[in-house]
Amino acid sequence: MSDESVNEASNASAVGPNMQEWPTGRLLATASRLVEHAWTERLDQIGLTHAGLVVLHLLQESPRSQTDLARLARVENQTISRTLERLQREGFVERVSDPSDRRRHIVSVTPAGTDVWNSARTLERDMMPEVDEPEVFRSALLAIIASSAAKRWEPEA
Amino acid sequence: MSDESVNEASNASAVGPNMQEWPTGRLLATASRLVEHAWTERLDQIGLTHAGLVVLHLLQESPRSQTDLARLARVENQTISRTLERLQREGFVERVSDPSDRRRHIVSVTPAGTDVWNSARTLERDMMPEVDEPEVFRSALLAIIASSAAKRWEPEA
DNA sequence: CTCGATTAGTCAGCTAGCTTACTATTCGAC
DNA sequence: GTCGAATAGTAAGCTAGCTGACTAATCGAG
Repeated sequence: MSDESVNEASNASAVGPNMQEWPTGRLLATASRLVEHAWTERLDQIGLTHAGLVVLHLLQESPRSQTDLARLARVENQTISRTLERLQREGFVERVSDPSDRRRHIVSVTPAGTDVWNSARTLERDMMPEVDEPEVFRSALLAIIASSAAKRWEPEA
Repeated sequence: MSDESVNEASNASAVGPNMQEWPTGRLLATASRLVEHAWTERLDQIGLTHAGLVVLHLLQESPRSQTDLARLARVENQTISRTLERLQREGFVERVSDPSDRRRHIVSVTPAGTDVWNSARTLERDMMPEVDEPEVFRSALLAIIASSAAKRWEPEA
């Protein structure tokens, strides 16, 4: 009984409910995109992006090289490169080349970067909708990450 | 110089395990990206992308206008526009303008599009890692989508 | 010392989201 | 009939992932 209709009779019921039959991976992608979209609105009020937020978090602990940042954030080198370019342009991080290895750039957070991080750090939690069994949900996400990331980031376990 | 460190204080524990403390939203984004990455490898062997796969799925039922496709896929109009451009270039869909409303383009799947969909439809399920309580996990995702999408797609409930 | 392999980072080019701004068509009020 | 509002779609320009190809610096084997 699929009352999913064609062009002229496009009814309201055609919109929502079918999503319950979507494959899990597609739900995952959709949920992720929508959540990101929600805090993007907040973040760019303070000059940040989602990708930059992750980097600022990682730099709170200590300065790091770009390769380290990429590995910790689970993205590729080139992606970090551009994210840092933006953060630097905004004055949130500094890059200086490592005197002991001139291939490396040591990235550190600036005072302005620390300020903006302090404004943003709670957002990341506040903007996340609540779910019924948060621990089960988080475990599932961690399991997915572990199994999917195995081929790319395993070597440093 | 064997250490991976910048200022010799960065310990090994800084690498992997810390992810367990990541905010849930960031885990969601990371998991989503990694899963997408996994099947991207498979999909482009048959000339498809993740975005195209969703569209082909939606078109299996019946031809639709671009605005309908965008709404059903939970993306904006412009995004669908380019996705369709690619699918058309590959010969997987056709666009004809609606004779009864020449602003509209009716999008329909071609035989080649149906073929490629049949090759790909199982991938979407097979590539998804298993989780402990799939039903809880799916419910959580649906809840997140519902709450996040409210402002953008609610009007047609 | 030299030369090849490895490592850090960048550049170009692709898809996929998004926003803002635009054209073309249709509809509706007058 | 005309003119303004609403709708369908496109275009440009942004961030963010990715791959593949490149430079520069370091390491290491001979």
